[in-house]
Amino acid sequence: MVKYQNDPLSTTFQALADPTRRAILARLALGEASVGELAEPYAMSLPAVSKHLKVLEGAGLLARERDGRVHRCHLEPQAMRAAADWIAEYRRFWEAQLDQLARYLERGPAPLSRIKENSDEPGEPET
Amino acid sequence: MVKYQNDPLSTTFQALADPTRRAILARLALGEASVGELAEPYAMSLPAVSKHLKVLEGAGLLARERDGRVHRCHLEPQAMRAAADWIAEYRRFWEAQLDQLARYLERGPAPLSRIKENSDEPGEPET
DNA sequence: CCTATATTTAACCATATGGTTAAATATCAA
DNA sequence: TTGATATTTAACCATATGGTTAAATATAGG
Repeated sequence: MVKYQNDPLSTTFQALADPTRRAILARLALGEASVGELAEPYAMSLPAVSKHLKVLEGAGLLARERDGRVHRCHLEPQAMRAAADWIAEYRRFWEAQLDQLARYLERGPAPLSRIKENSDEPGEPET
Repeated sequence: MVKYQNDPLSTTFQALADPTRRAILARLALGEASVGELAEPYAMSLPAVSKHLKVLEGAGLLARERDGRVHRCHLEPQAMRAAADWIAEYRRFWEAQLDQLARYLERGPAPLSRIKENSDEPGEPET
């Protein structure tokens, strides 16, 4: 019954599944920042942000160098690439389905239902 | 204090943050399948899989058509694209950092430490 | 109508998550 | 040393998550 969420990809996606954390990553894409700087835009407490940072760090998305008492955080690209790669692996499949959808919207419902030639279905706008 | 995890992107990443669910998506990339067929490879109970499917459905990654008593599930590409797009948006940033890393590994630690010319660091294999 | 099959719902449980406040730790600077 | 600043740790809380088993629902087919 015990949950054991250990594989790196799960951990990475989990880390990305929070808007605050994604915003932090977005901020970090502009350049490194201290914990305080990262926390500043948010209503939540510093410890809350600290936890978010630990999650990102645990997922390998972020690393830090301590410079005296200030921790400078920066993006760590590898984990993000792993996530991107997973999605990319299935890209052709869902891409194909998007194409089908596009064709559907373009030509109207399914060739097969076309057999009955004069269907009373409402016409699609010809975008 | 109430958690309210509502934005679609968070929901999608959350859905991807589980190996069983990712495996289900992978299976579905090969073609549509019934709930029973999807559940078959796993040790867990049918209700557990049913819940996973509901999560994927809620994230917009999967849709189903009921065909009598059997629910045929298929990939729903749009949400996946949204996730891919989010990652892609930052691609150039972490790509840049990967380049830095690559250069680092290729040329040995930092130009600045190069000043001392004959370092005793072990040489990198010349891949 | 009866029964088997496909799937979901309900109730429950343990652990994880995301937040809080208060206290601890470490460093800077006077 | 003393105090301010940067950050984490600890303890706590409510809700979410991922699983279970047992029961409910819906359809298929003799």
